[in-house]
This record gives sequence, structure tokens and C-alpha cells, in this order.
Amino acid sequence: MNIPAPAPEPAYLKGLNAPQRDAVLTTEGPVLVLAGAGTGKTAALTARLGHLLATRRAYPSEILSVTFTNKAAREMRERVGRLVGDVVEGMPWLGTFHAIGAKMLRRHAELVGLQSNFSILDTDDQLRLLKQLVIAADIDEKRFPARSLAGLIDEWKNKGLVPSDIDAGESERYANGRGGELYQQYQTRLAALNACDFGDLLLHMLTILKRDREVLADYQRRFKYIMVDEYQDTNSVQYLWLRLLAQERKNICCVGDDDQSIYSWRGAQVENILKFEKDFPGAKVIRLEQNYRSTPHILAAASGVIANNSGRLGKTLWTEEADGDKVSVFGVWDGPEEARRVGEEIEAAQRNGQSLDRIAILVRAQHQTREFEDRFIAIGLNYRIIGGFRFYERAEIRDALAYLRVVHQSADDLAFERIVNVPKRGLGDKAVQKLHMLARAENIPLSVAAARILDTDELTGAARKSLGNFVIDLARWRRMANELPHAELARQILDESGYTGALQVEKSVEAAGRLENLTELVRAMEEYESLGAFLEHVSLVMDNEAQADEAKVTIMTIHAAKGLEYDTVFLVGWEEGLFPSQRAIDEGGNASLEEERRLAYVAITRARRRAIILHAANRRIYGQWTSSIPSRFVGELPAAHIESENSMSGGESLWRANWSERADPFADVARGTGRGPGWQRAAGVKDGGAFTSRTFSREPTRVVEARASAVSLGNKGRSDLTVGMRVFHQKFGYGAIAEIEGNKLEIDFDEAGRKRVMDTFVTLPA
DNA sequence: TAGTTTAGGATTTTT
DNA sequence: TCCTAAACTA
Repeated sequence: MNIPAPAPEPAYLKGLNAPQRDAVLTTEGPVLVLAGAGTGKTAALTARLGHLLATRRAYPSEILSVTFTNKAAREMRERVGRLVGDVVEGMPWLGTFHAIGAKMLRRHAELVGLQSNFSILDTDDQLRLLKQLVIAADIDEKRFPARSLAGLIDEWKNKGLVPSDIDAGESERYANGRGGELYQQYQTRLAALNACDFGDLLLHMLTILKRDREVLADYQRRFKYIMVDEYQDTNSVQYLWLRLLAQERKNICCVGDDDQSIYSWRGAQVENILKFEKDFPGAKVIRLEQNYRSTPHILAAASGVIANNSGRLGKTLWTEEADGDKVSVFGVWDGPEEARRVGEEIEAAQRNGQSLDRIAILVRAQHQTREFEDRFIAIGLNYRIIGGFRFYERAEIRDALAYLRVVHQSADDLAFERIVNVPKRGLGDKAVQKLHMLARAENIPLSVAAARILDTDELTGAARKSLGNFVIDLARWRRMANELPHAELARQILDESGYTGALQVEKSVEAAGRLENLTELVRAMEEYESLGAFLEHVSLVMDNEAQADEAKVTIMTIHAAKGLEYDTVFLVGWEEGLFPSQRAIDEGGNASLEEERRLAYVAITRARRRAIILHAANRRIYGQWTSSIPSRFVGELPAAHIESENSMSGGESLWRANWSERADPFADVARGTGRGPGWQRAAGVKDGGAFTSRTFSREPTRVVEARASAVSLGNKGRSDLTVGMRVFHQKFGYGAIAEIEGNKLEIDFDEAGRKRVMDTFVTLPA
């Protein structure tokens, strides 16, 4: 008898549980997947993508899948690739919000007054630009730091507000109501620089989608399916942007976990996930609750802590894993002892055959890493710190990139300013100020102003000669940009500019490292098809995966650890004032504390087998020794799932004396509320992998060439000047106009003799 | 213009 | 305490 063979199951469904399958197979209509920590979210998401492709519901180019981090995008691309093969290479709309925003914006740049080769400024450029504007607006930068304006503008952009949306109340938040005005000026300046910042990548696109029905309709038609990862982290622009795009077909699938929302300070709106069903009526909500990562004790500890938060969507995580070890809580005397203790534990784990790669130390704030670094150096333990300085943030890399930016996009004044005197060319503040003056008066980029000022006597001697050479170099490099492979171009620029030369002369250890970094940069360039594509990559994909050579313990912030997992996790510095941070306690009220608690939840759920929580009784903060009490989160851990130990040299009594004598609301850290459902057990989902993204964006239109002579450009001069008139010049004093040629003047100065100057530099005598 | 001193300030940071 | 950015001096 023939028993009908069951239909062969597609490979991408293998190993998925019922709700995961549901998430994969529900392709039509809005879907919200509430995925708790370690519940196989990425597996479901990638399988869903694979399913859409394998069943030919959509071509790769018809699926929009957005993530927040490059790492997540890379991982998804890689995993989908494994499921469906090379088709994934053709998935042009898989990426971070910003990368996708940039890609779209390059196609429609002219709709918001940009050219398609616009530069993307990083926060450093942004700050320098704002500083200039603040000073120009005669605002006391001491009282109203440009940094806070930057934060404010960022916030507005995250909310989807353009300058005209800023009302008086909002504007009040900077320099007595001048916030809106400065925001407007900033945007105007960006347009002149043919540049935009990170926020603009999304905000400009939102403006276009709202204003241009054709463009919107085109994308709505194009994207048959939309998938969003980490939905709890979306901010308002991202939300509005998604809603517009999904409005037509409504095939949107958002995956997230309200308990892991830890970026509200960056504008993320947990509300977005909470109101999904309202935004998309008839939405199907799927909960992934089986945890494949951690032991029951770890899950119980995490659940016990997060249960103290209100307004959650609520999930009940469970596992099939065996009990394992209870969560350890160690009280130690001070910071150094904490580091010592962690070091010992790690060495013990190592002796048990555990790889350092599977161990992590999670800190609340970056500065906590130092203590461990010091200790690990002392005992010779391999470690790696995530965060800190990234490759593309190093000064030499940014300098090199600035050279390339100026060559690629001549209006990029910020890049020009950065490198005009690097290496030292004797072009200091004064010379740059003159260029600025001319550039502003004539409404031209600095690099053009540089060329024009040479036709005059504004600059003399060494500065003039030096700038002359620089202008000639720039012009040559721009010419070469069209002829040479871009990596070769970069090599030549670095060489001919004297940049590498200056480093070679230096002969210090750092200089040698910098040269190495530059070599590495040039090598990296070779992987991109054009200079434009490379620059796009570095501005958006500023993470460089640490290459995995030897096994190392990882030290990083909890924020950086989101989405990762380790066998053994040390959670250090669980003290009031550190975690939760003092800021969260003082400001922001309950909402801030709840975010800290979610952070604690994220931290605990990174652990697969062992979680060790530490708190010190004394800690040095900004050089001051301060005694501290255990974090309230320690008290929220369910007693049944933890094991406390006090390893302080002075013994328990001393420790207690230390903090119980201070009338402290948390001195009675209640350890035993006996919270926590009965948990059970599972397998592992692993993060990781590397993929070097290669980007789109063909070489843009020819760069605007800086001319050595301004006359040919036919600038019209000032109409208020005539030959014979007496004028005043800052440097040369009084004189009479002998000749006028466009915007350039020949003047016989009383003291200085005959000079050529730009008309913008002279004034009529009073 | 470039090197040196001093005052202030100091979470988390996907892009 | 320690790092960065601005004022200061050679």
C-alpha cells in the first residue's frame, strides 16, 4: 500500500517551533512578533525571508528588511544566503534604516536640494559646524554649548520635525528661544555643503515621501513585503517612514521585545510596539516564548527583575533546559577586588576547559572597563574591549577620509577645514578665517575660495605659497579621481599631501600604528567599486569587526551586548548610582528607572549557563572614594534562584557596618521575595559571522573643479565701487582703487603700495 | 602659528 | 582621576 509520503518540508522550517512557523508562514497582512530574549527571533525572521523568496511571493528586490545595526543586517544577509543561496546578493533593500535611507535619498536628492553625491557628516563634523553657527550667531557657547544644540536637533530629527515644525516652546530649549532659528541655519548650511547628517537620511526621505505622491506610490508598489527587526527601538521618523511605505499593501512584519527597549534616550519609542495593533487593524500577534538560550535559574532571575516594571506587553518565557547553576551574587570590598575576583573566576573557568570567547563582562558605563583592563594586563589574561575607539574614528583615518571627501565632493567645507593644515602647512586660523570670509561673501565652497584668494595679495609669503601648492594638488587629485583606481588615488593623495611623510618623520610608536591603519584603510578601499561607494560605506557602516584570532574575554557595555550571548557572563558594578546610574535616579523619574531595569534584564539574559553578579562596597568615582550600596536590582532577584556570597576581606560584619550605618532606603536589600515561575529547559541560537557589504552608488557626476583663476568665472563685482574711490582694507590700510576686474581690485595703498585684493575685503571709509 | 598650561567635565551611543 | 578643549606664551 502506498502511504502518501509527507510533503517534504522546506529546509528553512527545520527546527522551528509552532509559533516560529506561524511567524514564518503568515506572510500576508500585518504581523507583530513579540520575541523574548533568546527565543530564536533571528531564526524566525530569516526563515520568513527565505520563505518569501523560495515560494516566489516576491523577488529579492521587492522585500524591504530593515535592522538597526550593521551587524544585524550582515547576519541576516548571511543567514538568508545560507537558506536560499546567492539570490540574497540581489537583496538591495536589506540593511539598516540609515543605509536604506541613504540609498533612497541618493536617487531623489534633488527633491530636497542636494546632489546625489552628497556627503554624510558624522557627529564630529556636525558639532564643528554647529559650533561655527553658534559663534556666528553671537551666542555664548559657554552657557549654551553647541553640544546641547546638536542633541536637540538630533531629537527633533528623530521626531520627524523639520525647522518649520519647531514652535516657540521647543525653540525655547536652546539659547533663550533661538533653537529653531539655529536649526534652520544649520539645515541651510548643510544644503550649501551638499551634505546631510545621519538624521537627515531618514528625515529628508520622509519629507519626500510625504510631499511626492509619485515617489511614495513607486516605493509602495515596489515593496511587497516589509520586515522590521528590533521594532521596540524605532523612533518617530522611522515609524512614520514605515507606516507610509506599508500603507498600501500592509504586508508588514515587525519583530521586537518591549522588555529590551534600552534606547529611549536616543529617541526610540516603545509606544510604537505597544500600539502596533492600533496602527494596523487586524494585525496578527505572535509570541515567541520558548527560550533556547539560558538555564531556568537565569531566566527566573531575569523575569523576577523585569516583573517590577509596569506597562509591559507581558510574555512568559520558558525553557526545557535543566536547572544548572543558580545565579551568583558576590559582594566585594572595592573595584580592584571586583576585577581580581572576576579574573580568578575566569581563570578557574579556563581550567575547566571553557573558552575565553564564551565569556563576557558587561558594564554599565564605558569607564568601568579600565579596572578590568588593568587587572587582566597584570595577570596576562587575553581580553578585548568592544566600543571605545572604532577604526573609522581614529584621527588619521578621519584625516585620510577628509582628503578623499574634498576630492570627491568639492563643497565639503568641513572636510576641507579638517585637512587644510594637516599636515602643518603654515595655514592656521588666520588664513582659514580669510578663506571663510571670502567663501561666505561669494557664496562658494572653501576649496574654490582657496583658489581665488591666490589671485590677490590677501595672503603673503609662506602662507600664500603653501596654499598655492595645496590648491594645485587638489586640482590634480580631482583630475586623477577620474583616471586612477580609487585605492591608488588614496595612496597617492596620502603620499603627495605629505601626510604619510609627516608620520614617518615622527618615529613614535603611535605614528607607526597610524601608518599601519592607513595601509589598512587603503586595502579596505579595494573592495569597493568606487570612491563614492567606499565613502558611503565608511559613513554608514562604521563598525569594524574585531578579527577573531586568539580566544579573548570580551568586555563591553550592556548596550553593546544586546543581541549577543555568552556561556558565562559577569555583570559587574551592580550598585546604586552606577547601575541604576545616578542620572537615571536623579532625573527622568520612573521611566528612566524602568529603562535601567530593562537594561538589567538584557544583561542577565545574555547568559547561557552562568551569570555572576558583582557589587562593591567602595568605589572610586572621579578620583573620590565613595562607599556604595548594592543595586536595587540585586534585591529584586528572586531568592530561590540566586546564591549570595561575600568575599570581602573585612568579613561580612565590616561590610554591613559600612552601609547599614547610613540611613539608606536600600540598606535592607530584600533578597527573598521568592518570585519566579517554574522554569524548564533547550538548545542554542548563535549570533555571529561576518560579511563585508559592498554598496551600490555608482560614481557620481564630475566634481566641481576649482579654478586657479576666478576671472573666467565671470563674477560680478560690487556695484558700489568705482575706480579712484578711496577704500579701507583690514591689513593694508587706506588706498585708492586703481583698477576693477570683476570682483578683484587693484588698489594703490598709502602704506603698502599696489596690491590685488578681493572686493569683499574692503570697506568704504566712514 | 605652534606648543604648553590650565580649567572644567565626566552614562548608555545601533547610524 | 584623567581626558579634552580653550586660553596663553614663545
